Amino acid sequence: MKISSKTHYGVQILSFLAVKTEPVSAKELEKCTGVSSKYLEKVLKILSDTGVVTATRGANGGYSLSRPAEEIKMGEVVRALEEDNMEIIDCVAKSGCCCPSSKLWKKLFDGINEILDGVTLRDISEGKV
Amino acid sequence: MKISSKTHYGVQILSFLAVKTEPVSAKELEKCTGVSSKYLEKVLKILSDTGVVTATRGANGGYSLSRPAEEIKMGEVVRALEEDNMEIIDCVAKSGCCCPSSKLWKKLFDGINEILDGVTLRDISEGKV
DNA sequence: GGAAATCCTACCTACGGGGTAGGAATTGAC
DNA sequence: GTCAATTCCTACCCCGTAGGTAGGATTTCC
Repeated sequence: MKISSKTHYGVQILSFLAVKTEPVSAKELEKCTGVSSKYLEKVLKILSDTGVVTATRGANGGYSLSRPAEEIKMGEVVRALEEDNMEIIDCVAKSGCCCPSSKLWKKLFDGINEILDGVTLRDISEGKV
Repeated sequence: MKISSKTHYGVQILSFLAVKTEPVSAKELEKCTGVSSKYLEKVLKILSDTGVVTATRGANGGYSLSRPAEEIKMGEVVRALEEDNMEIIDCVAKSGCCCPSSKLWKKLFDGINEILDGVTLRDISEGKV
């Protein structure tokens, strides 16, 4: 029950991109966040694969949002960055087992996704959430 | 964003205790769960320190609920078992920093706690949740 | 062609979750 | 009072993985 720093960085980066129109390079993002550009590249690759961010290679390239910020749900972002850690607890996911607690975990993760899907990147970049 | 197996075991154990009146030993719990009694002891110690479970030492001892199951909120249980991993992301908790995403994490963890506090052990042991 | 960027692959390291082991302290039963 | 059953305490180990680094291959603009 913890947010990974990868996810944390990811959201920071996105809220930065949300106020830019031109592509921003990993090096520039390193300056604002203090996180090494090499590591940010990894985070950005995930966001790019998910389709949240568009990467432009070559000179004058960088990263920019693929969609307007109000169309980017944080659920999509967090699920991508947390990779397979947003699944219900393993026993349920894998074996379909139905231990006494499985309903609780399902309810919990449904709730988490609902919360995150109710917030857009615009909400964050405007400080609303 | 994952439930630890400690928490998972903890809830399983509790829902077992919820239908027992006499104290149940760690060895017996090992039989039902398949988890080593030594490890369960650790889990049970946490639950006992939290005041959810009462431990009785000596012969015929074991563990039993300290309160009726309907008075045990799952939030209390999960927060205890996940220890300090239920806090908002570190930067906020420690330095009181206020990065663009901090409100999101606060909203998220508030929501998680609200969900968990809305479910009692009785709900689980009766299969309602 | 060269500079500026992303992409790809590989590697390293520290930490904590998960688990084991052994014995000390407590308690009920006979 | 002794014995067996239990929890409590301390220490230790293993290992997966989050987090980060490094170096070069590839793409693109000027």
